[in-house]
Amino acid sequence: MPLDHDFYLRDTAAVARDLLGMHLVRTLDEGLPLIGRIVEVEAYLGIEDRAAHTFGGRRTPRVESMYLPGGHAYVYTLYGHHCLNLVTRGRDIGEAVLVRALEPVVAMEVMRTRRRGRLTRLRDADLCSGPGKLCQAMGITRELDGCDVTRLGPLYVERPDRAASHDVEMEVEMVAGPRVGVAYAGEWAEAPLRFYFRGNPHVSRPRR
DNA sequence: ATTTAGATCCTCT
DNA sequence: GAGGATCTAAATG
Repeated sequence: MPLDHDFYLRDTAAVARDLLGMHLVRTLDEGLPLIGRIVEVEAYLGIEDRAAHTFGGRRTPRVESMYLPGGHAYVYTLYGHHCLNLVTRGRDIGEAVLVRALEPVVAMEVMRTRRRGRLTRLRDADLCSGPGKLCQAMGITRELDGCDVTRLGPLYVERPDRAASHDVEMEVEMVAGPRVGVAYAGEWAEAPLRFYFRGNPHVSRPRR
């Protein structure tokens, strides 16, 4: 069952942390659902956060879905790629969590064929190790912008069963650090709003 | 109508 | 680690 609205209607950094280890499920018209385990996220804190698209209360057509209530998707395009966010808190707040990396769990070979680039040399850990890459691999486009991820639809998030959640069970260390690619955001660039599993090879940057 | 900037990716040193 | 590819929304004239 998908995580319900209550999960998302909370402090954004807390939602971000709690998303680590959850399964992102993408159902397509054909074939099995694609499933990836969330291993890296970033929190974007709305109108006060210089790095957020909603900074200063900016309200353009592109960011409109970021003002939806928690539990909706905000998908935007950047440099010809797509990026997936999960909206948090209440309607008109404008906060969200960027999903930055997944560990493939189900239908990895389908993900591989969806990825462009040098496919023959693509390692498993390169399939979903970045916000644009995971959208390529999972077939996430602007068609999914604004979609309700708390329903059993084309895209949702669920808690894995006990057997699959061994990192959390085994207390793999969860790390917080500065967000990626937001150097323009002044003091906000350094805020520890990026969360990931230490040592996980599917995270988008070299671990340490 | 044109320019700019950006929550990126890939290939090559 | 650097540089180019690539695309669009938003800002600017």
